[in-house]
Amino acid sequence: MRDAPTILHLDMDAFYAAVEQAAKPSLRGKPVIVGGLGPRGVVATASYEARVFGVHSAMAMGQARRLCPNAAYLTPRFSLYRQVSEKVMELLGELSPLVEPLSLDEAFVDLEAGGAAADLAGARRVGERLRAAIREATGLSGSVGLAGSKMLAKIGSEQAKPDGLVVIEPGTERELLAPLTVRTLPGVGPATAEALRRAGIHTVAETREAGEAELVRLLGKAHGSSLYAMANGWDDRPVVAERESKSVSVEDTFDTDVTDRLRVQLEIARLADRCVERLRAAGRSGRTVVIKVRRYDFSTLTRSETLRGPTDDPAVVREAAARLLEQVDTTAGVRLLGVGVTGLADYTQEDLFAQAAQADQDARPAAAAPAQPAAAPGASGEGAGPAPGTSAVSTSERPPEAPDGQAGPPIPGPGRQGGQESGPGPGQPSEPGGPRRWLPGSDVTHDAYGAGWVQGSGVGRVTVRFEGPWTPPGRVRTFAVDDPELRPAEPPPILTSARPDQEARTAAGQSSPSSP
DNA sequence: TCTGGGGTCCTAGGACCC
DNA sequence: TCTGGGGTCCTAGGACCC
Repeated sequence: MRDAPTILHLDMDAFYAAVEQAAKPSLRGKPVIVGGLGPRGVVATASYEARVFGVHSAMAMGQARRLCPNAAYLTPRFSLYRQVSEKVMELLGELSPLVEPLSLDEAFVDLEAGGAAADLAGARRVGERLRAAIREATGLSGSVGLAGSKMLAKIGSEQAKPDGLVVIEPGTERELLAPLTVRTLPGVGPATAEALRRAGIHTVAETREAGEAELVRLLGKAHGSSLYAMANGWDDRPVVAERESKSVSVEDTFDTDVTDRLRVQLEIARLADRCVERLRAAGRSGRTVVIKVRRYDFSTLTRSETLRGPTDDPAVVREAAARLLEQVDTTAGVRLLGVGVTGLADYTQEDLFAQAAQADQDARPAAAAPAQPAAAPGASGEGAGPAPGTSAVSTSERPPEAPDGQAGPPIPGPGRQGGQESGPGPGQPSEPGGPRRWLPGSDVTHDAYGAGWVQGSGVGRVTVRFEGPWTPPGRVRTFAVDDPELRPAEPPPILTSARPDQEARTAAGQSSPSSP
């Protein structure tokens, strides 16, 4: 807990929806809902205009449609959000070398490490200048909290929303926290709040009065004592830049439950491949393979297997995942499958030997039955090295078509880079050469009409609105879905640095695309 | 039209080692 | 022979966050 408000928390307002509004002039000032558009989709972000109708993040899309039938429903385009996010993070980097991103739209900044002014007025100036710079560069608004700790800075930005700034003066934390609901405190979700409610604890003040011993009794050691500290405003967590990720995973929810065992096996193999692509793209390898199965009734289970050494071999991960799947009954139907890898290591050539040793070990008849390999020789220490005296030549575990899984370069993601990012859901495999799918929100270009975006499609037709970030709201036209003049396109850049007519913007006194 | 996808951290029991 | 405690690894599940 610092005695000056030198921790800054930035939270971009309704980020995905705001980016879409910046890119699509006709949507500015209107309800916009970004999320999964399939039968089991949920809301990722709702614009403030949509929140008026009661729509919020994590809500089932079907419910959102009932509440707000006239909103624009768009599929997320993460590559675009990432571009904008990188620009915002760059601006944060100008304040301090110590920036901790929490997601694409949120970050902590340690202003002390940046040597910035340490008094209230100085902090406020820094925050307001940042907000102006973000608006100038991206056209978007962000809310800022400034305080002497991460927790209070974050509470500050929440109170500042939308498009505001709150400085919490050190020394005022306890009185500020006292009347707030326990749900305000980090780490208190629905389950914890319910446990506390049953004990008659609703506010932060009541949490504090309950005492540490009682909270530990209710919630366990780590959770109880950290909650007690937070309720008192004690929070010394440092701002940490560059945290290495500890796991990589991919999962898919199917449009309808999958019961066919062969299909389940196929999907697990595809997920394993996708997981390894991501692992390799990150230059990592991993030692524990995890599968996740969510059944028809939403019950969820995981099975995991730890290899003798880290791998980034798709065949090894695929086979481990297939073995794990054998332990799971899926006959009643599966709504979600996932594959992940944990125990990450930075990939090195040496890992080749560990993998070969693993394959060698697994191929032995004696080791064939138990899925559980014996502890590695170095288990108490480094763990990942090759087994002493073990030959590093066998590749017998791998299928013949993949005699050396290391040989290939990382496999590029299939069609997930461009405008059609969400791709067809797993429930509807895209048939190559089949009818093109036009996802609402995705960018297109037409030979005659130029750049636009898909407003909707169905019954053999697709409706496109022709406009871009710097045009006035555009007109709508409808085409046949197989119109040869219509093609998918990259998202147009929305950053002002990429704007073609910078002078025109200044002359017209426009400060941003969202306030033309 | 009930409930996404990508993560982190914690707990608890059993195995195994010293 | 009986009884032991600590530490680490592995597995499974659950809460939470954005």
